[in-house]
Amino acid sequence: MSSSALLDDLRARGLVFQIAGEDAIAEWLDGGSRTLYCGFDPTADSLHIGSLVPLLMLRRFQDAGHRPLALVGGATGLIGDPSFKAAERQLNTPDIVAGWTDKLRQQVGRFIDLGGENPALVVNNLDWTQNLDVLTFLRDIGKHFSINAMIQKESVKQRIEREGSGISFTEFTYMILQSFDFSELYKLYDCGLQIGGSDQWGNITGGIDLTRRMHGGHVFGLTMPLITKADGTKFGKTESGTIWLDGSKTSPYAFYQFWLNTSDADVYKFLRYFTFLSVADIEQIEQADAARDGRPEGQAILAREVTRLVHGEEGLLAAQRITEALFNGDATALSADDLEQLALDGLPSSKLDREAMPETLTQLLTEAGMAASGKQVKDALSRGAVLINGQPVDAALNGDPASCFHNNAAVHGRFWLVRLGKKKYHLFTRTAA
RNA sequence: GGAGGGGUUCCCGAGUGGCCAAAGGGAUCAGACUGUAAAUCUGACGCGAAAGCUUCGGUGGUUCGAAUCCACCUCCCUCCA
Repeated sequence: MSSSALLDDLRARGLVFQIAGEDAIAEWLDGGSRTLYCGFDPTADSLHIGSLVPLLMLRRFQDAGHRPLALVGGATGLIGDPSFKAAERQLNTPDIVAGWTDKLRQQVGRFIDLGGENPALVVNNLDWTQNLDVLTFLRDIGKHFSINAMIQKESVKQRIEREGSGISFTEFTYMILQSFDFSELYKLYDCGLQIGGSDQWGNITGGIDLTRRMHGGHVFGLTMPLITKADGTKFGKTESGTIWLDGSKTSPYAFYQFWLNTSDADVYKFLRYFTFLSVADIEQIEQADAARDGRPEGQAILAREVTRLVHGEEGLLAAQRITEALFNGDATALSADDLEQLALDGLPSSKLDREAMPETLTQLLTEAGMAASGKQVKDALSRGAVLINGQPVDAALNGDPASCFHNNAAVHGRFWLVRLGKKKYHLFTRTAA
């Protein structure tokens, strides 16, 4: 793919929010295999889907023949990025951040090709930051930054201006650290482009300025739009919390379901953002869906593509197996092996000891994680929204869970598939007793 | 160090002695309608099956009774030094 084609494609996908050095970037990219980077700070032990767009962006550049560097912020993660954050953040201990950095290092490496002709690299900014002494930092780097300019940055403005908030020197310095990353990567790897979310604009332009001042280099910046949903609620969160990329934190099944539940108003946009399907193909899907009566196909395609990207073919199959069984078939008709497989595939499940049952059904289901509180279960019960093996549970039986989980009612004598509401399932398996 | 302002249930934000488990909005959950979509409508929304129990930065105090008053402590913000 030629570079102008790459840029055109990115624009067509809506992935380009702002470009620093716009008039020269196409020419620069056309000049050969270029090096670019994107940073990921360790703020948890896994990235979440908010980082997916930049990760895939690195891949898009790599596929076009360029060399991506994925930077894990072993150093910046110790400081905390204040950009557009409402409040000062709690610092994590160095050993925790180091542990998270290792995890991200592995995770990030899966989305880019670390081998091949233009192998990607994972770098850690702690490598060039940890031995930097304060005086050198202040004299050689800090001298290039104007406080007047820094406090003008939109990303920290509200923290500076808004009554009731504030910003520590530590967080304020974050921008300098990130800028230094860019200039170091320019020096070490001839890295000429930094990409990031639109909230990173201030940090990126800071790096561009510093690279010019320290090394006379002309480098570029590109930001991606903030991902928004048509209904205005926050992208990437559900009732059960953040959607993580780590399969042990968000199962492939839950991950798949998340995408499957995308609203019509967002699905084609997300296909452009989160998949490698061509824009033309996506438009075709959209047209076909528009012409069709009833349920569109976009969500299923989105869920399939993204789950495969993140969890591989195997994870996708597991997710589809569960989805198929729960939503498109009669789950109680499944064989014992199938049910066991579903639990292995990531369907929420737990053991049920009929000898040691809690006093109420609400307790039992809350403990199993099906609801946040007994009140919610009670509400669902009263509306007939709790089904055990397909049979609605009478709210009056709340005090008698043993009769709800009757051996006779168990599938294959030992399985109870509980459904709460339209979408939440949990498989209980009788303890071998 | 001085002066002033503030810390309310997930978030924003009312509440300034009883009528407060605490307005309103958002988020979230459940139901109806649908397509595991959106919009809309309904119900729930501190915990508990219930009796009841625990909340309004912390600790003590005043009072029959405090989120509301007093003292001290703590954290945050603004201005001054």
